[in-house]
Amino acid sequence: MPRVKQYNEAEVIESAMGVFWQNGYKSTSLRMLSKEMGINQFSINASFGNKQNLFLESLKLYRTKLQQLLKTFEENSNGIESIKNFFYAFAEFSNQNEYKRGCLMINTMSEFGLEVDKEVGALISNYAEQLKALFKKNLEFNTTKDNDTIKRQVNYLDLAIGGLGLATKVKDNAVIEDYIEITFKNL
Amino acid sequence: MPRVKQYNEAEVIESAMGVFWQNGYKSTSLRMLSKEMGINQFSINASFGNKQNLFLESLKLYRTKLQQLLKTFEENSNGIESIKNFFYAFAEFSNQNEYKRGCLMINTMSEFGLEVDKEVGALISNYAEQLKALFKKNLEFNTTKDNDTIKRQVNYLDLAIGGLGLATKVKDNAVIEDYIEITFKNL
DNA sequence: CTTAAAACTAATCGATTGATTAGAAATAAA
DNA sequence: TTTATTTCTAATCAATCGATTAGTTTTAAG
Repeated sequence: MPRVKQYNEAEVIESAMGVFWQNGYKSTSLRMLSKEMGINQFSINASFGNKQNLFLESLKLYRTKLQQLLKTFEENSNGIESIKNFFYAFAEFSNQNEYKRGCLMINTMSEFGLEVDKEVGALISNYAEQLKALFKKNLEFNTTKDNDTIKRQVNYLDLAIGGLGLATKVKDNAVIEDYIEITFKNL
Repeated sequence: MPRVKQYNEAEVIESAMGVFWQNGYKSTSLRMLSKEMGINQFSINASFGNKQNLFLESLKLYRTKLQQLLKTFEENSNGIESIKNFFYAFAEFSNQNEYKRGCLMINTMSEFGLEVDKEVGALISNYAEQLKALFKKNLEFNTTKDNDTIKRQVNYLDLAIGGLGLATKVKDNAVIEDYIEITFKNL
């Protein structure tokens, strides 16, 4: 009986993600979203509830995209060099289409700090843990390292990827390459 | 003839800096500032013009505080270990009073990216250049390094201090220590 | 066709934003 | 004490925010 939707939710959420990625949460208004998504505010509400939930859905979509990088990382886990390859892939992803938008997850961490929304924080933490597990797995290829060294190097890489995410927003590619190369000289 | 000001501009700008440091630029309203500074919006306008200029003045004050760390760094420039000491001092400064506020300059870089206000961006860039010069000076204590290596390591440290600033907002001290220690393992 | 249900458009809600105004209060020179 | 000047309080401005509403259009089942 009902009228059918004239838009595809998977498509409009893609647009929403792009706007949040570019501008952050607070600087993105529903009117900006409405314009970029091509649907009005009522339809945003009908499909996604409110701005906070639309942001959460955008983050979920962003994560599925990053998940492809993690899949490649996981399938090609042969030690330090594999981690470095992931760093380069991550930097390239954060710079796609010549935009300087950084990483949506790291941008969000920076925007909200420890006062992040519970669900958003859980999504980011979950991703971070997954990533750290892969760091650990690849570091352990060197069997001469004790557990404490592994743990510390995982922490090092965890912060390094955060710094890289920030850097992709404001630094040029040559500097970022220097950063990645030297980061892995220390391991 | 005139009535005298009932507040000290140097004192209220200190409060303003704290609010911006805690919340960022966009999330800080003039009403929050008015409350914390203990003066009303009219007086803010009378003393500092507008919100943007108040932020710029807050950043200037923040920089004078950081300048003390740089002074110690400059006076104690004996090589890699001096850079490491600065990293620890910077982390401690960003964590002062148990707050997790990060670094106001790095927070601002993250909030605005490349679309930062001209004067704000100039202030931050100027500080970054000063810092990089000190990195360079200390790296050059090792006379076996060629110029290209120095340049790359300066870039590395430039991004590393950015990552550290972000980390002080969201990570605990133990992880930050691991990060700093490994950062200087191979320079 | 008729009709019920959902999606649409466009307007608007109260709240908050940065900024400003009008008028009262305070101060020091004359 | 008078007066010119500045600061102060409190209210309010237009703009924008996220969210919602009323009313119209579209659709497919009956």
